[in-house]
Amino acid sequence: MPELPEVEAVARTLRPLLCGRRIRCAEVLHPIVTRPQTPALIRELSQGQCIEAVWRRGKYLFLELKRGLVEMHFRFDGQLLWFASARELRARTSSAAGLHVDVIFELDSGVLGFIDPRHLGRVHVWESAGDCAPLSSLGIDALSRTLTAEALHAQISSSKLPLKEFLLNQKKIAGIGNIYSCEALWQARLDPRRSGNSLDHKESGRLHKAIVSVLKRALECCLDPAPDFSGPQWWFQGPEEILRVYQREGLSCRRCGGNIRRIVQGGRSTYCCLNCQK
DNA sequence: CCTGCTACCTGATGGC
DNA sequence: TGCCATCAGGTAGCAG
Repeated sequence: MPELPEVEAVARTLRPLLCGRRIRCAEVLHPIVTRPQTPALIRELSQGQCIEAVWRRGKYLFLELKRGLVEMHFRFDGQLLWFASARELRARTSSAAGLHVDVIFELDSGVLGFIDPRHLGRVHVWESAGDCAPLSSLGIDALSRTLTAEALHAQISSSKLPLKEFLLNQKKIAGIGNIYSCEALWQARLDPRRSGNSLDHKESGRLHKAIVSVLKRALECCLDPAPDFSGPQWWFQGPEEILRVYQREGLSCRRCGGNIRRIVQGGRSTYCCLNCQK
């Protein structure tokens, strides 16, 4: 379920653990998460290689190898776990311990496990960043300095999409998911149903400010406490406290006291206060 | 090219 | 208690 702030926190925390390490062995236990790539391809492109950098674009996490890269996407339930050794991993993932690991990267020191009981998350390998199709289709990263108020206005004012669907579209702006799109629209006091091209400069400026502040605040929460990759329960503790509308259907708006509603847009739940979001 | 719909998966939850 | 329908913080692939 991670959006940009969660993945960014993972990238920053993982970086010192992984950079400079060599992938001694890559093992795919559930090939469904690497589809359509085969376990053999994963091994071939990653085994024996040094991890030179760890970075994020949108909600994707990348391990940059000496040659090529590993791409991970967590979708709803994917997570990473860190084990001190292969022995610890086996103990924790035995049928009794019950941890469900899909892909294992055994390093020269430590073991990284990709887990996803629902198998919607993905792990892929590429010979170069240019081969990674999802990466090249992403829009401007939501926390990139190049996403200025002007850049957002140019994009949004040329889109007929409802604001909520615009924000969820990774080809427009990358990294925002259902939670933080609801939060940003609430903070900007904008009705999620309005179309992008109906915003004037003042309104898109408010939305820009709201996006940046919501994501930065969430990132701070995600970094303190930082993920420790020790168990499947670490990922969503912090940010829940900062939510202003998400999942508050029927409760009163923290700004105007109006009734928070849940509406459906593009098949997803949108939470909003139609009294003060205009 | 864009847009809208569906498939992909499994586990948790709530109504009856 | 059991059963079934619904829902979940996302994206790719397809048809039109």
